[in-house]
Amino acid sequence: MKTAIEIISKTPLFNGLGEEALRKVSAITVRKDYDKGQIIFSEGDAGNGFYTIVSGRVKIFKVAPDGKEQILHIFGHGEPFGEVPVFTGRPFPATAQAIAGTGLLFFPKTAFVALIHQNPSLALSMLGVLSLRLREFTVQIENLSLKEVPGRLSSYLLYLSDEQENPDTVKLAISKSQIASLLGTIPETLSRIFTKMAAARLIRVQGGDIRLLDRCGLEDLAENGKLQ
Amino acid sequence: MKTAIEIISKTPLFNGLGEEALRKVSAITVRKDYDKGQIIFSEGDAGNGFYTIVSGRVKIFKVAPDGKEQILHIFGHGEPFGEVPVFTGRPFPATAQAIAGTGLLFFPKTAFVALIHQNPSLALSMLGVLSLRLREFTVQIENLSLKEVPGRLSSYLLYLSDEQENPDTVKLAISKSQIASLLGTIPETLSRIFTKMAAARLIRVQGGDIRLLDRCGLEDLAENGKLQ
DNA sequence: CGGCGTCCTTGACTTAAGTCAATAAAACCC
DNA sequence: GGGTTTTATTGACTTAAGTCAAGGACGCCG
Repeated sequence: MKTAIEIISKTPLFNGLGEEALRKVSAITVRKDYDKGQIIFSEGDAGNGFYTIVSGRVKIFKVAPDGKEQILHIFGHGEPFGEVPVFTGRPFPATAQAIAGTGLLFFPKTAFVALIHQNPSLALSMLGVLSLRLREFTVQIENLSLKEVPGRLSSYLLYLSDEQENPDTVKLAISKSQIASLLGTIPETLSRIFTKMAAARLIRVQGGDIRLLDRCGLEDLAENGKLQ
Repeated sequence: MKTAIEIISKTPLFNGLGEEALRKVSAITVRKDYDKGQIIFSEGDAGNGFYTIVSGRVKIFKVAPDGKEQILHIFGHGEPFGEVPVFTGRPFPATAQAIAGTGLLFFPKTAFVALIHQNPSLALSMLGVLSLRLREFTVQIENLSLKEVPGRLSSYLLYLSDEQENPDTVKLAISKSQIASLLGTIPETLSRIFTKMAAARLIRVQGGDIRLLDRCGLEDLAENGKLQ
């Protein structure tokens, strides 16, 4: 297992910190490990620190009383999460669950806030992280409110294509029911939309591999939000 | 018109700053005024600073190609907005429009970032503001994805009741079509839901005044997301 | 290799909410 | 105050997406 300082120095949040600052940051961290399926924190819990992901994968989600889930984020290597309670003093607004065996670094609130006082560029990094996340949320709200499911799926596929730097094939890293929950729908509907989009020669579905047959068509659908 | 320092000293974002720091902050501000309906910035514009509201009211929203709007926030006195480009270097993710005659203070990016370097507690304040906004967005996503329109309207009315500190009557400060856009629906649907909720003896609608007849019923509806 | 469980798909049906259109009610403005 | 514009309501209809239920594919483990 790598040391905390090795991990931190490769985490975007701590880019631009000097050797000395990195040492101080790593000194306050606590390593925590979770099995697949384990809950890291629940909506409503008080938070006394935040986390960054060393390995594995974490989903952040809300649940309706009827059990339907809405995924807010899926985070992977290097990404921080659970910061809201650190800066608001209010409880976690959502639940975090490991969706694979996961290693985390935990940053206790008081120690981290003290570091910010000594090191304003750490604050600016964190402001950047939170601002970017606000930006992502505006996109998610736009998708939920202004686009139908085919439009949301198109955006998601194009986003994956960008992320995976592959213009014509994307691999779905999470199960289709998790994708449904991320897109604000249910597995049955998502399955039907995959079929429809394949029939419209926009994509070809082979299990978890999706070929993007008509990027322009997908972009159009993602933009306009409606099929046809 | 009040001086910038008077205004700033009453803005929550700058609470906890000393006399000296307040003077420095106020020194970098620029006063800007907008007429009702005027666009302050548009989605995609580069931002070189953020704003706080001195007087009036601003809506932040996204528009679909077909013209449907989704309101993300409605901000009033003392509230900051437009921070995302300051900390990410990316363009505005949404559009801001004055929905009344509005006076703003503008904080240029570079000067503000310099102030943060001198004054880490300003950074912590800003982190608090952004974190709170993330929290609000998770609620909005939950509402859009997991609740039907009656549930969203109930939450909204209860939220207004809290804000106005009046347990049995709320005043709608914005038009019903703006509320529709805030709740992710259209005026026709909202109008029907008002009628249904009145028929279910949950509320009584008298123009822009809503009497909350059955708080428990409303809470239940807001919680469960479904009528009946 | 075979059986079990999870995930995915498909079909028939229901329903919440959107569309289009017409009217009613407010707000606005000389 | 009357006429104009915006905003709100109501009705008839359409549609996207959810529900319920059944069957199929796939991977996993003994």
